[in-house]
This record gives sequence, structure tokens and C-alpha cells, in this order.
Amino acid sequence: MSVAIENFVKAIYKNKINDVKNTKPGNIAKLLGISNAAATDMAKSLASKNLLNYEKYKALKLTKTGEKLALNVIRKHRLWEAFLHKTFEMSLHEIHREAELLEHETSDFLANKISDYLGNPKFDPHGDPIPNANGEITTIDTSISLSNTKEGKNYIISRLMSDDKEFFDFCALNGLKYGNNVLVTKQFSKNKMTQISINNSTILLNEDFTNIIYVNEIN
Amino acid sequence: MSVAIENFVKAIYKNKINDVKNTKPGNIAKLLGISNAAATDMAKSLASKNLLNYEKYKALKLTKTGEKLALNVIRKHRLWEAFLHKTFEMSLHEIHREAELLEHETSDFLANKISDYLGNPKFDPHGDPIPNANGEITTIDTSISLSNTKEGKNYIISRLMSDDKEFFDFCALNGLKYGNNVLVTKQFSKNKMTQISINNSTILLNEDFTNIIYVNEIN
DNA sequence: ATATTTTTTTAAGCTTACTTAAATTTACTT
DNA sequence: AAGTAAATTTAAGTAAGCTTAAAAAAATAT
Repeated sequence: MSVAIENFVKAIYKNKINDVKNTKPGNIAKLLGISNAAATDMAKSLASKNLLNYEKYKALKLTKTGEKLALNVIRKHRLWEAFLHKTFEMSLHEIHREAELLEHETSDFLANKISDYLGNPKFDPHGDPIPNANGEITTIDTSISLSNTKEGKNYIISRLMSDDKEFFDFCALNGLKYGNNVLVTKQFSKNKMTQISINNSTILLNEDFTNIIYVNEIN
Repeated sequence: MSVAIENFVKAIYKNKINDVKNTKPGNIAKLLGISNAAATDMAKSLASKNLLNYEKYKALKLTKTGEKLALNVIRKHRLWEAFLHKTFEMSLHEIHREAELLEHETSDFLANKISDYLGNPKFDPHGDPIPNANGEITTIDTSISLSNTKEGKNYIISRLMSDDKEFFDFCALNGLKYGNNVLVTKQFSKNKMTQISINNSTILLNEDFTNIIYVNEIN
């Protein structure tokens, strides 16, 4: 499948998962930086390939085949991220940028080699789950966003849900890294701000950030 | 630059180096598996991009820019081969197949990371020279083909010039590997066959093979 | 040197993945 | 419920990278 098609089904899949946003052509168009008309065309074309179900003016729904394709691309993306991070010590932003390109030119054979080499990891360096070779995500995500945490409790960072360089730079600077410990010191619910303590320093995060930082409570 | 363009200039560059064959559109077309007409179109298009000089019915000649592009792609190809061979112990055929795809989606940044990681090697696992980041091949190749070796002399294999799976399978099976020692036991010049001794076994090679296996004499 | 074969180019046409602009449908507002 | 705003689709057009078929030029053979 072409790069355009792979990115299209990937965008639909991710948008569905991250709910909130819809999967109508216009929204996918915005994500991919193409016109609404192009997205509608593509939707019809993919429907004829049985990758999705298309009904005029309705949200796009991936078929089983379409979802499998999306998960295969996502698998390659996340395996590359894990691999580049470990092997070349590249930053979260850098690995995302490179994986975005490599994911489309990686054979299943190579993907499996990378996975084996890494010990078949279940998560990438952002904490995003890596689908297995059959396109299955077996792990159940029990994490919650920092916005929903309780004052005085300790958490482990499990996921940094973003593609944004500035966000990653901020995280790297402040020790906000997959696996690290955070103590929630204060929730300013009115202002939707969260104060945390990490590495002996205190930082105040606004909703934009706390919504995409996921954590697990420590028992 | 697009994949089609990168493969086009690469084909011209390689054909020029391996002399013998010409660089007219028809020949490039055959190498790339496209029609003559498509090659002519592409040649005109690349001329307008200043990647090559095009004159009707003449051989195609890369400009400095075009050659630099070709060498940049070749650099990425060979770095990937070296890297995949070392990291995943993939065969010569497998690394070629994967590198053929990855070479077009690799940033200069990542290429340099791979190169550094490998200790900036000058040759890939086939013995082909790896251009540096400026697109220069600094090493002088003093090797000769097995066809031109002398009876009774010992040589080190320096290059396996092929893309062919069967050839690589044969080489792997018989210890014909970059860096290995061969003793030329007999040259049957009339039949263009060469008998060699390697790993305590004797094998007879025909011209098709001895022409693409390069060696260096041991002083 | 001319005739034939081969190669290269031109011409016309196709598909994919886009674009902008206009028309249509849906969603929202009052 | 009607009118307006927003989103979606249709229509027409573009560029890249191909195709086949015909025309033109070059290479080869006699």
C-alpha cells in the first residue's frame, strides 16, 4: 500500500482511539494537511479497496482489513522508535520524525527482526503500546491522565501522548520520562492546573500538558 | 527528491562506474524495469532540475548535483547494509533488499548516526565503498576480479559485485565472504574457468562468477 | 552505400494524489 | 421552524510517473 493510504488509515485509527475528535473526512484532512476534497476522494477509493466503510456525510469506519493495516504501520513506527532510542540515544522528537518515514518502507521480516532484537517490547519510549505481528494490542491500559490524579499521591509516568517537539523538549528538560516517578502536590481544579514534584523540583502544568501525560498509580 | 528520481540517478551513476554498459535512456529503463519512453521523459525532467545533461540520442551524464544525489543515496544504502548485517545478522541478499527501500527514507541526520555507530566504515558487507557525508569515496580500489588472478597465489576477497540472491546464497554456502582467503589453484583460460581453494575445499567457478568477485593480492 | 534492424523519441492516454471553486448537505442558532 | 454557518461532496483541473503505439534517428549488416 502507498504511503498516502497507510497514513490515511493510521490517522483514522488514531483518531478513533483518542476519541474526542471525529473521523469524518474533514478532520482526517486537517490531520494530514490535505484538502477536504482530497480526503473525500481518498475515502471513496479506500472503500473500494475494502479498507473502510464510507457513507456520505458520516464518520469513516475502518474495516477489519483497514484496521489491521493501520496497526501494522503503527507497529513498525513504534518498533523503530524503540530501536532508534535504544541504539542511537535519539530524543523522543527525533525518533518520531525518523519513524514517520521508515514505517512505510519496513518489511514485516525486518519489523520482526527489530522486535526480537529488542526482546519483543510491549511499549515504545513514549509509553505507547506496540501491536504484535498479528496486529493485536494485548496489554490493557490502566493509566489515567495527570488531569485526573489526586493530590498527595505518587504516580509512574506511563505515556507521553504527543508528536510535538516543544512538548518533548519540555519533558526531557524536566525529567518527565516514561517510567519516572511524579508526586501530585496540588490540583487547581478551577484553573485546570496541576502542580507536581519531580526530581526534587516543583512544576506547574496546564491542561494542555496534563491531558497528554498518562500515569499509573503506585500501589 | 522522489524515490523514482533517486533510483534514476543511482542507476546512471552505477552504470557509469561499472562501465561496459552505457547510460542511454533505454539501458537505464531496462535496469529500472520501466519503458524507454518513461526513461526519456524522466531524463528530460531531471535535466530541467539540473541533475543531468540531456542531449537527444546521447548517453545521459549526471551533473555534479546529480552525482552528489546518487552518492548520497548509495551512502545510505551501504550504511544500512552494514548496519543490518552487523545488528541482525541478515544475509547479503536480505540486507540489499531492505536497504533498497530504507535508503530513500533516511535523513542525513540518521545516516550520520548509523555511520558513527559503526565507526564510520569505508566498506559495506559486499566490499562496496561507502561514500562519506560529502559524497566522496576516498578509498582507492586496487582490487582485481578473480578472472585476472594468477595460479598459485593467495588473495583476500574484497568485493562481491552483485544484487543476485542465488549468487549470494552460493557465496555464503562456500565461504566466499568479504575478508576471506582464497588460493587460486588453476586458471583454465581457454574455458574461462577458475579453480580455487577455500576453507579446505576446492571449487570451480565460471566467468559469470569470477567477473564479479573481486580480490586483493596478499603481499 | 543502402537496406534492415535496433534504439530513441514523440504522442496520446492512464492512475494516483492532490488542488481550488462551486454546489449540496448537515449542524447550529435564534 | 427557518435562516445562517459550517462541513462535506462534486466538479474540473494539475503534476508525477508511468503505459502503448507510431515516428524518427542511429547503429548494424550486407
